[in-house]
Amino acid sequence: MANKKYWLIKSEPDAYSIDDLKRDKKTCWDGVRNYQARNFMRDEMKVGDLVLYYHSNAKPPGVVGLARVSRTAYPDHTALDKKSKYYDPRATKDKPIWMMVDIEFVERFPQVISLDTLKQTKGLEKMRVVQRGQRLSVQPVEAAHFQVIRKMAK
DNA sequence: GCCAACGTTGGC
DNA sequence: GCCAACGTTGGC
Repeated sequence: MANKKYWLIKSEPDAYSIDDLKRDKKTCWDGVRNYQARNFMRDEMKVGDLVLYYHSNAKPPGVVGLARVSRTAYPDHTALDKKSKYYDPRATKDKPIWMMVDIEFVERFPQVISLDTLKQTKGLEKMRVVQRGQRLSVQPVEAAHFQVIRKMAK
């Protein structure tokens, strides 16, 4: 597939871990409430794109596995659900504001590639996730960075 | 639990 | 449209 992109998505393992994804096989990536992250999902994520799964607020934080985009962006229904913690009163059916994609489980790495390891790895110095103050929960990953990490996973 | 970094909100 | 105040993220 031409122009395949690579991504990194963050999740707190207490909320939804790679093991949860493995169990469910696929999930809708709801609850993203950041415009930049939403735009990446809405405008650039394509079916088949590979996604590094990152555990934030974990011990240690790091990349724990691989997922794949299985459905392009569609409205995030949790924004319309008053009972959801992701409810956004500004969202309507016509203007849902927030979008989500579906992702499916690919693999769980045999060991976590910790943030600390990523920071120490040559070639990854420019990777977004190792930059200070980088909070985006959905971010693009350069192909070269992706390949380095994939090799490290073995 | 702390707090730096960052995004969003809202008064002006 | 500026920017201070506030809320959230996420490493430590």
